[in-house]
Amino acid sequence: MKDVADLASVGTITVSRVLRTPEKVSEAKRNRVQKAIEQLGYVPDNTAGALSSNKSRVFGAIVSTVNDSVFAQTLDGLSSTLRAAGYELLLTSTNYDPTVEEDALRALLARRPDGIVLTSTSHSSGVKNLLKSVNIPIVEIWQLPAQPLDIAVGFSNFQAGYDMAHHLIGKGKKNIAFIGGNEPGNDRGRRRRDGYIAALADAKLPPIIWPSEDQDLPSGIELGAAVFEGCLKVNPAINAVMCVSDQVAVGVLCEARRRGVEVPAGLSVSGFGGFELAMSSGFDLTTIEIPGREIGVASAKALLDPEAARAKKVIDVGYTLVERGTT
Amino acid sequence: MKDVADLASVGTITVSRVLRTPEKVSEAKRNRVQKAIEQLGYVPDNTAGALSSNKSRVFGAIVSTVNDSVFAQTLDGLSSTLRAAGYELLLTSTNYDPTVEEDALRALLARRPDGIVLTSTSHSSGVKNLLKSVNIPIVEIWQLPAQPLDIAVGFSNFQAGYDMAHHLIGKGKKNIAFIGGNEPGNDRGRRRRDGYIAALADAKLPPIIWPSEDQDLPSGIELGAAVFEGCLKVNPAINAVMCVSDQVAVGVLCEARRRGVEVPAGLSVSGFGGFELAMSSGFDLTTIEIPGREIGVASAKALLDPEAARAKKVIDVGYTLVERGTT
DNA sequence: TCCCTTTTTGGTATCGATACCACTCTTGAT
DNA sequence: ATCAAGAGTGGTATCGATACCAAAAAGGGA
Repeated sequence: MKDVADLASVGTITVSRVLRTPEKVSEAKRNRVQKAIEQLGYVPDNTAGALSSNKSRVFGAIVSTVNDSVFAQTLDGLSSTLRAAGYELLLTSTNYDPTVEEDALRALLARRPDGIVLTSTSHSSGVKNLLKSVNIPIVEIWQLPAQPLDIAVGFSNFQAGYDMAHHLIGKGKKNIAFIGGNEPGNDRGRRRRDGYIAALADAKLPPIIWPSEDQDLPSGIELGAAVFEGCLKVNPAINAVMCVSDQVAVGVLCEARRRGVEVPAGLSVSGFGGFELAMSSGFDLTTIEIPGREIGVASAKALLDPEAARAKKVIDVGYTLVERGTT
Repeated sequence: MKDVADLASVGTITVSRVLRTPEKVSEAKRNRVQKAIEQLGYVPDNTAGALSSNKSRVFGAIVSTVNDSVFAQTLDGLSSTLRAAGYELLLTSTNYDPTVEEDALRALLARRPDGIVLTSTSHSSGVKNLLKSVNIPIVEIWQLPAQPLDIAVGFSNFQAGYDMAHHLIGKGKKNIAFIGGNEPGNDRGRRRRDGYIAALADAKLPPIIWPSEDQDLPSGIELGAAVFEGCLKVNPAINAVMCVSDQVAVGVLCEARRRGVEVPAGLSVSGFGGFELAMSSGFDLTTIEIPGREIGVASAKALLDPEAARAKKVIDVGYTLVERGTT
């Protein structure tokens, strides 16, 4: 930076201003400085700037997984919006292992981020203490917690589960099973299930949950395929399955086709997530679409302007029940 | 750090050593320092450390998209491996827009990363110059370039395309079409297509490419579904389609089922990528599986030990042609 | 013209860690 | 007992930017 300043015959501080607040520098000097920057191929050192100004221009994110299409959209929205504003994203994934969270957070805080995005789950007390001790915006995403730590952006899994169950009930189905949602460390599926249970209770229908907590079965598509042997065999009266995710639902649909089960006449199927496949013509799956990218964009905005976001505290981006041919 | 040093009655430098090179500090002092750290809830400031030591303990990644399941696995492998070694990952995605790359790189370099991961494509001269001027390991991933900038980790899309075409030819198919692969900014699909063309040329068969460059059609699953109207109608003799991705292949399969086309007797279908769906029992798709996570892990190792990686220059992780029921 | 306000500019201290060097204290060999 | 080698420890300068303050230049009204 000194070299640039010398070449442009200005003070170092003027160079700094050209980069951060160009409107405060006269046009003549600004041009001279910019030419010098280009000529020398100068790339400013943000680590020094961060130390000096106490602003790192970096945000941290701790997510369960990047390996999920709707989740990836959130990251994409987050990262694009932040980058447009001159910030970067420091990404860590926990792979649904809650014990990793505190370590990851500690490592993140060492980089002095200007804010943090977390997938909201129950956090350990160590995590909560760490978050309380720093004075930066914290955004919890996806599940809207009852007691947000700071700011929350997401939607209600419970309500979504309730709505979908209500939809199936409205179609005249009386024997509706809920498939999946008991993976450890992922309580979002569990909330959808709770919504389902509540809706069935309101309609005075008995809930059927499969598989039970202690059954060890594959997840995703394979779980859906296993429904016919595992769930429908025990309970042949079932005429609707509400799946915890689109992947599971697709598994059910594939197997239904193979077995010649008519959908939705013989069996209604619903999914959750807005997985690309579910939207395609081939499956025509009724599902709940989550605005994944919007969650990312809204979180980024909350990080960039925490005061405005804190006024709302909880930003509900909602979801859309998309009715298609499988129900 | 001063507070911790005072509480433990040691110099600040000893605190630093407890964190970075604990084996160089006597056990008594180390314990005292650690207790003080805990008591004060001290979280070291890495930005200061980075400035002073010229090591940021951060790696940068510029990828085309995070929104792809195999890609996400790579990021996951990368991030987990790096975090285990005490490093973090600064992530930027370009959304396949090459003009974004230089800006993103400049922003990344301002954070003084200890290394950079790029998806390998043709880079602009600005990008090349920037990369040349810094003296850190550069890892290009996925496509293995003819002229690696520094280190490359990936596999040959050309060879994979060649192998799959060869496999279809071996099944006795004579009219094999290649579907997709002409999205702008993504030349990986194009290389697979080139491999296909080479294999057909070797077998003295005419290549059929659909859609052509100037046709504007949806990508992914929808493209697969459109094959029957667009490609097979024009060219009814086609008895095998080699798809640029598993998504496209799944689209073809869904539509084939609906139309009652027999697979593979009437039409062979192959995919590419190892997308979760393709591996499930429902589709039974012949595909090329890419060890996505392994690419990430290998890249991380290359970043952490660039000397060893530079000895090899190019690390080919290979791929696996998985033959299933659709061919 | 002069004085006052506003804009533009530069000098210096500072952020919080680590590098480098110098020093003390062991330990073991002669 | 003496010395050398090595381990353990601390003081101070330093990394490269920005904050803060002061000073200079430019404009504007009387």
